[in-house]
Amino acid sequence: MSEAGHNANAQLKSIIDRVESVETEIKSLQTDRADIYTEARSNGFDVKALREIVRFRKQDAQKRAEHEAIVDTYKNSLGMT
Amino acid sequence: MSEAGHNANAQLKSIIDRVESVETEIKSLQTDRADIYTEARSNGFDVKALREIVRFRKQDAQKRAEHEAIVDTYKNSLGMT
Amino acid sequence: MSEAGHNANAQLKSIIDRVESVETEIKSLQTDRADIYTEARSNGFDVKALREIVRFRKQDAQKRAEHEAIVDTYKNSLGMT
Amino acid sequence: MSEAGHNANAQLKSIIDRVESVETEIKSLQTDRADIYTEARSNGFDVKALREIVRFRKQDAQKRAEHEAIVDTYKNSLGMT
DNA sequence: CACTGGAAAATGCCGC
DNA sequence: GCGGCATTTTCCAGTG
Repeated sequence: MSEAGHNANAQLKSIIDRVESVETEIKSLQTDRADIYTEARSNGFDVKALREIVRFRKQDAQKRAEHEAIVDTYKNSLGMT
Repeated sequence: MSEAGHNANAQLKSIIDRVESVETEIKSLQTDRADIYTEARSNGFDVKALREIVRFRKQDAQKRAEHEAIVDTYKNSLGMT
Repeated sequence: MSEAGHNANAQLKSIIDRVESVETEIKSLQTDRADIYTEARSNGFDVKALREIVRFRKQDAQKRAEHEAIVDTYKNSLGMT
Repeated sequence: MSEAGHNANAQLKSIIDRVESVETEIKSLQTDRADIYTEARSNGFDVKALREIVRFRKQDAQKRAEHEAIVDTYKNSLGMT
């Protein structure tokens, strides 16, 4: 194989390795998060509600208000008071 | 192969066929739903809000109230007023 | 309410109705699938293994599709369109 | 507020903090991955194809694990434990 | 009844 | 910018 071919090959291998390494770390952290929730449940917390809180806090306040406004409009249209 | 073996084999094939047939129908309906949302978007509706309405209506009122109560409790604990 | 408002209102109701109708059908089919598995179990089949077979077959089909996709990707990369 | 209430409150804060901390790390790693792909693209690689390779390798690993699982299932079905 | 694992929903991203 | 697709998250049923 040519030099160029070899280099591309080595580069490719490096890219895949780095991505897979990062993804391994991500998966590990996802497991950590799951563990936190599991521990919380065993301490009497409602995990579904906890997830909702985290989601809520993550949303930008402005966007959130706009979204709520639209949802309310739809609810009113449908008579869901 | 024995009669019993043959029958089990035929039964197995039948089960898999039926399941896959049902799953094909499910997938088709899921596509239909996606199409409805796409059409709604092109008519100026906010799809994310529509999804939330559908989710909301699906939840049992009792469960929904209990869930909201817990979320509110947590929000208060965290000073999220 | 204005004509436009009324129309939007009717459209909204229609969208929600159609989505909910489709979701009812989906749920019904999901129940059908569960019934097939239950019946299979009562005939001595291992449901977990059956599910795995269905999943494998789906993966194989998907893999074939993905193979086609990657071949196309490479063709495009090489200007072989 | 009661001691118990205070403790629950502190626990709640702790849970949310830990989850948000972990999610921050996850997001950072996801950005790292995106950067790797961006760099790869600037080196002439086809990012879509790279993603497919990573996905294939993940599927292969999973398939191997699933194969083991189904073999175990069959062994158990046959009393070969 | 908690926990894993698998199905479905939702979000986000990348192309055109 | 949006439409399609991939990833991620959420939910739920089965299992021990």
